Amino acid sequence: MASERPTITTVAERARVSRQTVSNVLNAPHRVQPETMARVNAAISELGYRPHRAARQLRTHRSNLIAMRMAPFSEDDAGSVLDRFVHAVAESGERLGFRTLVFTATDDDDEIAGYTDLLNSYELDAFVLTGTHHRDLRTSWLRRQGVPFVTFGRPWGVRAKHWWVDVDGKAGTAIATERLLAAGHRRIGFIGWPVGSGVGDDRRSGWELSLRAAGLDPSRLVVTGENTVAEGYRCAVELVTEHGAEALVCVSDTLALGALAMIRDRVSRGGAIMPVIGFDDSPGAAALGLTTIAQPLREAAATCVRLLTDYLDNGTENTDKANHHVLLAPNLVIRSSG
Amino acid sequence: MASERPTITTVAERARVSRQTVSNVLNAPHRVQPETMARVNAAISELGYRPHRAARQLRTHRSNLIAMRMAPFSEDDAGSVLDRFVHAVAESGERLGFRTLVFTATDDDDEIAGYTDLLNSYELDAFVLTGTHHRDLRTSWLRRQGVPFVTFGRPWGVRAKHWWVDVDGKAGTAIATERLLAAGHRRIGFIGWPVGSGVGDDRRSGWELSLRAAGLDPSRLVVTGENTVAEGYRCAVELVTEHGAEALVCVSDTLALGALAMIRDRVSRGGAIMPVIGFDDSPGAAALGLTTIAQPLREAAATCVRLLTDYLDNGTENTDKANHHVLLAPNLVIRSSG
DNA sequence: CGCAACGATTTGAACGATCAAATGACGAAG
DNA sequence: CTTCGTCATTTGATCGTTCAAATCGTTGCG
Repeated sequence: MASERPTITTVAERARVSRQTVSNVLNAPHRVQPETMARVNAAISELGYRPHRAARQLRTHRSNLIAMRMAPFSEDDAGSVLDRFVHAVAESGERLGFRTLVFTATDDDDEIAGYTDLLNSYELDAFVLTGTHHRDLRTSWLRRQGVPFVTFGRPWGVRAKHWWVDVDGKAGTAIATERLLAAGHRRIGFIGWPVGSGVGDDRRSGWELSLRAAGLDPSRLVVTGENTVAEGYRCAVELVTEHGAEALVCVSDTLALGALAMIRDRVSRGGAIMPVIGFDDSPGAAALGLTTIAQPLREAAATCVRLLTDYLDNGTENTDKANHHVLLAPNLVIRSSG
Repeated sequence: MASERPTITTVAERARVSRQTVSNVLNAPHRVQPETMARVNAAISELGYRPHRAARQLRTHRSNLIAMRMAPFSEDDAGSVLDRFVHAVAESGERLGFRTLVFTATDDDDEIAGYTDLLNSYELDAFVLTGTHHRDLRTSWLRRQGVPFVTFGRPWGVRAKHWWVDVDGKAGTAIATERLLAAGHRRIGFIGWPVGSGVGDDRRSGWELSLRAAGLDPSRLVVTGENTVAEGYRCAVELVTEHGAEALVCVSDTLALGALAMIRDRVSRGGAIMPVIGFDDSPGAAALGLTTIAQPLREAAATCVRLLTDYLDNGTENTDKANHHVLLAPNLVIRSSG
């Protein structure tokens, strides 16, 4: 029933040319004459020919595959952001002829072991890394091996030696803070993560700078906690009752949801309504009407893929540094909470 | 510095055997003598040899790749369940030597176009499908092409012709309902989706049967709405104020979160506390303390992968039907809401 | 007219593995 | 002692593609 899969030779015979000419039509069109090309293209579509990636890969050592580690199962919302990011990378990759392969790992060492296998066995073209952190073993290993990669997230701590795309957390919290300032609030509190995480510190600085720019003193208006809803509740209590905060900006939606719960409890006991703004636009935020700062994930993914193709086509030479460190602006999603 | 990538021939020379013997060590160990095998294995590990998948694939027509479509971006929590499922499939696949490739599509037709490319160009071994629905074009297309696949989700409507794994939604809502019955509640309401969706109807039936089994009348205790938080709120109002419900089981976490918000508002106005149970164990549920029915995603994924390897190894013949339709039991995650 | 240069196309070899068939060694059976 | 079968191993061919070099036909120019 289903005839044999057409190969480049089948197409060549049908178009009355040689294998190589068909190959040229596909890979070096400028070398073939228009009329020949037309004949070949006709044969290709009549037969429904698609080049066989494995055969091509065997010769060229390019797989047209990029790989990403999927974030481990986690209770918090951050996982969902990364999952959406994987989706976006797959989508952008397809547009440029790449497929996306996902793999799992429990920690950095495990992830590096995964790279080894993927590189040796599958000849992956490139990697997209997420969740960069201080002293990241992965990036230094990949650099040493000369493997093309881009990170979604800046290299925290050391100076940027590799290509990256990130979202400007500082700008995000600044926008949020300014919205609250514009609404007339003065004592705007910040619920953050413990000092020392690159992302957390960055996000906090946006809030802090905005307050200072407005001539306000941020000290005593920041409380930190681990990334759980319960901690968010606790931090909110502390900020509101002890330090008199009258609006809240949070480093994450998880903490913000805790804060929101605290405010709503308080309202139900006759307290004043108080705005709360989160960060990440997680599903939970949408569900509960939390105003939050959304990362432009599709754009981030598209940029990552663009950088990778640049890298693969031109190598690391002859590059214009500025274009390989991309900081994207987040945007505020306004819902009922603020 | 980095020496050439070792090939099967390099290994063969080092172990003083032929290519084919090395190949046999890897693919048909019973054919080689223990001492030869030891020598070959030593050479393999000394050189760090890994077989080249593309070369192998060119000969065998097996890619050791499975593909899954990623669910489109969506605001609701269902997306997050499927993303976690992708993760789990990748994880189980790795254990059996498969890598997982993800792709995107906007609808069934688009997804089928994706299959064509993946099959022709990449020679994918198999597919995992999610989100089965009535009149699913994808499954019939794949069957017609003779492509191995497994669905996560039963074939709704028509009789099961293909292999599937699913979670027993009916059992899930039954457990939830029985828990509420055991706590002494009688008027247990159900917030569902409009009739006609396989999943929704199935989940509803669990609640309904449990009520009947307890000698209670479920009529007038079910209200349906689209899958949004606002609708959940509305349905809860209707069930509680108009039909006197005193506990709620919901078809999804999204609806349950709306119901939970309604109950909490009510409590703050002096109303009675009332249990609410959701479905899916989404991140939002964890964040807000919603008791919910969790799907055993890792187990479901592992089963899908197992079925696929069965299929690939033994074909569709000589099969014992019962084992190829797997219904897994969900479990209740108890949190503060019920 | 002869020869170099060029463009379009074809031919031979190679990528790294597996399959199918051939070879060699060894014992058992006739 | 020959023959045959079996087991372990080797050799030759092949998968579908691209690279590198060869071929063929035109054109340009001294």
